[in-house]
Amino acid sequence: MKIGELSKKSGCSIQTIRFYEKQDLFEACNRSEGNYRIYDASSLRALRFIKQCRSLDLTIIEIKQLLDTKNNPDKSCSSVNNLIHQHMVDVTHRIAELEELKLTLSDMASACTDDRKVKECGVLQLLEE
Amino acid sequence: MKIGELSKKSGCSIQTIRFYEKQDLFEACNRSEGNYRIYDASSLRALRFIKQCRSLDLTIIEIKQLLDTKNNPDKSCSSVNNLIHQHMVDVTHRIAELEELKLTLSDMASACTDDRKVKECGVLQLLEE
DNA sequence: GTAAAGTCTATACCAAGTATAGGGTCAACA
DNA sequence: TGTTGACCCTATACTTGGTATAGACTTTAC
Repeated sequence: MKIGELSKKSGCSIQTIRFYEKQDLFEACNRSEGNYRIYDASSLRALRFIKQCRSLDLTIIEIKQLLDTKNNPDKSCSSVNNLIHQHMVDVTHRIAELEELKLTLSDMASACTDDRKVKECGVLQLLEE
Repeated sequence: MKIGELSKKSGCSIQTIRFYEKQDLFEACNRSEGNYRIYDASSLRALRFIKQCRSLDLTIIEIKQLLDTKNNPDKSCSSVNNLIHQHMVDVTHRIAELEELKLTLSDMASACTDDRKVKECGVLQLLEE
């Protein structure tokens, strides 16, 4: 199949697929006579794996490490488990930060609920502090 | 004061101050004979305002809009209130996304708690799906 | 006088794509 | 046969909010 079909089947845009290839995340495939990229079912599987990882917010570098690990089936998988664990810690931390931000924004919002003039705006006054 | 002192007092790096100036977020200031930037107390206030806004994750464009609004003290402040409100909605939404991601990561982590071989790794198996 | 610290501009880099320009390929249709 | 339209190609620039560097100039301290 050509890149347009792979794009539709995978849900990745055409540019993204080419981008992954350039980043050495996605193996360069065969080309047709007219220099079109030609993919098969294994390309689709590989791309779905990448997409799954990206949906977990793994970086491209981390995905490369995962792919590298996958190529050593007899090694220990602890690096994989550590990666996921560390991501959970990071996400938890980020959620806490955002919860705090939400509180601040909420306080801010309640400083000026009605429609005033700019010079009397409670929000702007808080921002000046 | 020169940029180094402003940097220390504001907590913004020297590069960041120059970056804000280039983005027209922070007014270009007077220069000394040797072409050094010379700031005063009002520069510090302005910079702190920007920093406060950035700590709320407002974008540079949004901060520009706020600054523009501040220059019209007799206009309505509703755009300010809307901005803060919309940010709260966005942050709430982002938190929900991250909570879901955390759940997924948690499920994933529990698929392989012990130290196995790569080919038996529960995490990698889940990622293949 | 000189060395160190501070400042200047311009430029490149980061992540993970997205968008565009300018061109080539391929199939169908008149 | 010519041409239209859909699809594909590469290369490059752009996004965000800074950070980092090179190479040069200014100021300060001794």
